[in-house]
Amino acid sequence: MRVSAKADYAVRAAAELAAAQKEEAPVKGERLAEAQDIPLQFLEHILLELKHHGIVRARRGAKGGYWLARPADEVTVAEIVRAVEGPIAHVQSTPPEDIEYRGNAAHLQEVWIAVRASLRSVLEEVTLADLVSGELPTAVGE
Amino acid sequence: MRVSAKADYAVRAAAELAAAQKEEAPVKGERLAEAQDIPLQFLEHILLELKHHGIVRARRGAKGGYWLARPADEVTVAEIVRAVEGPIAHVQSTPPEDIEYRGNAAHLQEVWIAVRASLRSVLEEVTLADLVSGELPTAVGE
DNA sequence: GCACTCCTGACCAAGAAGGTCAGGAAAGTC
DNA sequence: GACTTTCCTGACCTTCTTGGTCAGGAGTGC
Repeated sequence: MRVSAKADYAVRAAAELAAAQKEEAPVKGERLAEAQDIPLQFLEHILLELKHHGIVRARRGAKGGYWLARPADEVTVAEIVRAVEGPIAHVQSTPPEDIEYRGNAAHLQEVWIAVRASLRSVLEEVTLADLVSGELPTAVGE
Repeated sequence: MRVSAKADYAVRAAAELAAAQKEEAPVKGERLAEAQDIPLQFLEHILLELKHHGIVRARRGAKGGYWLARPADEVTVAEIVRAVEGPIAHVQSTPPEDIEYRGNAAHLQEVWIAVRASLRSVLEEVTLADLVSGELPTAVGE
């Protein structure tokens, strides 16, 4: 029920990439690390995971760096969290709909499913573009 | 962003206690463990934590056992999760309002706070009485 | 050929997760 | 008072996760 450093770092780095999207040039890992105060080598691993999940692209060498694979308003925070932390709101590492509850706890399944739905209602709605502009969806405001 | 076995077990055991609240006698740990298929010795540790948080009471000896410290409709799932897992939706082990975000991630704080709020909107609303009866609050339904 | 930057895997220390084990301390029973 | 029952507590254990670091390899551009 907590947000890991990795997920936090990933979203922060992605926000920087979103903001840099208008410039045509890729952003170096080192610049991302400095902008968000993240250990560089750790960040590189995170960016690699984001790349494997098709969220980020990269090029090596001089003039190399990272950039978003899609427009910032098409990438949600949920995607990024899932890329580095795995599925959201699993119970004992299995999805809540696969668990069989007995006795007086029978309805607990519905509660965990509701938990997941409520998390999604925030994370799936906020895009990187929203995050950078600060104009979060109204549903998130309350 | 996941629910631990401990939290799941704790809520399930508490649901059994809620259902047994009409009987005046305490419920033995062994009966709880069997009803919910939880390893007994592990469950005892969990029940002890719930006791320390004032959610459960216990008596030793023959005729001993556990019972809820308060009526089932005054105990929320959030309380139980917090008792065994600690604060809900912390980021890197600190509350989201204490983190300072820089640069283009400045508004990320609001997102994490919204995440916590949405979790609470489910967990704080569902009581053990709701859970046992299966009549979850309407806000949880969607 | 060289510098630059990403890519990858190995490693590592500390802590959490998910338990088990052994014994002690209250409460009730005979 | 002895005995049983049940909770109480701390120590321990194995495996996995977290949050990194280190060293080197592989593209890319000049």
